[in-house]
Amino acid sequence: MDNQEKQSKEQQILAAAEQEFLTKGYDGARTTSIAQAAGVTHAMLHYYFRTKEQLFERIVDEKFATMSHSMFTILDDPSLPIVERIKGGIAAHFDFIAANPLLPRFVINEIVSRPERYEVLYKRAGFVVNSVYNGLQAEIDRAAERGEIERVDVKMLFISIMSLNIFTFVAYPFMEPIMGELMANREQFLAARKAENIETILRRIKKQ
Amino acid sequence: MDNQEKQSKEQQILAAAEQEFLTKGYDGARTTSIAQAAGVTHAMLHYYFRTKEQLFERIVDEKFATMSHSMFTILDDPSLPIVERIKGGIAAHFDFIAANPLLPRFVINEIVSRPERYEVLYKRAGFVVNSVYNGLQAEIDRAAERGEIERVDVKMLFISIMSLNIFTFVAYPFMEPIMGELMANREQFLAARKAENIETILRRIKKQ
DNA sequence: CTTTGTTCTAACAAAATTGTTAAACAGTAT
DNA sequence: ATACTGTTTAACAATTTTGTTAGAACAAAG
Repeated sequence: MDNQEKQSKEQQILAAAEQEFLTKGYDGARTTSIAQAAGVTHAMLHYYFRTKEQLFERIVDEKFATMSHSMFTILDDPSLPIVERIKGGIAAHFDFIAANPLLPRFVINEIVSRPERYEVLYKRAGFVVNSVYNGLQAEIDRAAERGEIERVDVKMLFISIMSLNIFTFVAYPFMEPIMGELMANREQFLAARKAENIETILRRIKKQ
Repeated sequence: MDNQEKQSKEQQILAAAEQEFLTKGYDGARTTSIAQAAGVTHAMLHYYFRTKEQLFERIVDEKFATMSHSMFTILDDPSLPIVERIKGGIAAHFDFIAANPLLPRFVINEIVSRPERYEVLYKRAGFVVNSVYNGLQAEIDRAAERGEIERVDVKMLFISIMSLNIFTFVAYPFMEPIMGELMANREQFLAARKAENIETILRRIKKQ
């Protein structure tokens, strides 16, 4: 058996499936279309992954892990002073989403259309997030007492950061055609948008 | 012919279709399921709307109009001073999305999955948005020259406002389970979130 | 060269989903 | 009453999509 070839077929199918599922969602994806894009017969797809459902789960598992990882990039380097840390965290998160622009919409759509499925996953995530945020809240509170920044709710701050960073990519296809020159050059716009998001959040925590 | 009854059947189907399409999207929606939810046979659905496609278009047309309308609520009352106007605009937009929480995700998903379809619609929207924003940009520039606010790009500001307001609802099902007590009471959270969004934007334009 | 296990193909099967039609039905006007 | 109109039902048809299977082709090992 040629291990290279076998690997490659499976990988080809997975790559095609990822593209199809991320853009069209589970319902819109077609196993025949995935097989075609991967350059194999649709019987092969079933041979390797048995069902559409199982193939989908392979993608979902990876994407949920990636999404969850992306949220922790907001925490960034704990050794830096708080303002620098937040600044770096926003930038890191922005870059992460820029590298995975289809991810948030996919994850959100999944959770909306089949919430039951992810309940277990979520119970755990809740605990982790809570403990991590408690630590950061304490750090922010100390900085606020020293008068370095405004006292803010760290969860609210995180929602704002995620809103600003994620929405840029989720709504990109929606806004690009109506925003004219501002979004004409994607690279340029994303750089400007990243700076704008950082500025917006830093002003939010700035002591006045 | 009983006009009341006829109206009501059509309305029942439309209402059920709206619910189904907004939550599941075109691909996930089933005509039989819509018919069942509306309390009619699926043949009736075809009698009134011929095809799934045509029924969907009825919903899409209305929803796109609503979405476009929602974006103009950000402009709010032109007679107010600029800061008050922006404040009111954010609040109005937030309330609008709160009343139509499924709208943005639906519209964005549609545009991502079938961009060709909305190209024409968009050419026009681009012009309108551009001229409206130019007017507001001039007003902001004047206020900045008077030293009332910071000079900002109005399109960037709009993207930030939409990000903060819309993401709250798009990602609600995603964040609710991991945010603990903060989001335990929906009403309370939304009120806090609205205030937070306004505060964030006002600080962004505040002269320092 | 035969055996063995895996990969692959082509044809088929099953199910789900959308769409159609003929006929029954109800109300209204002639 | 009769003919006419739009509405409704039930059964059916067509298509799409997913999933299965028998066996061919192939590579590796004895």
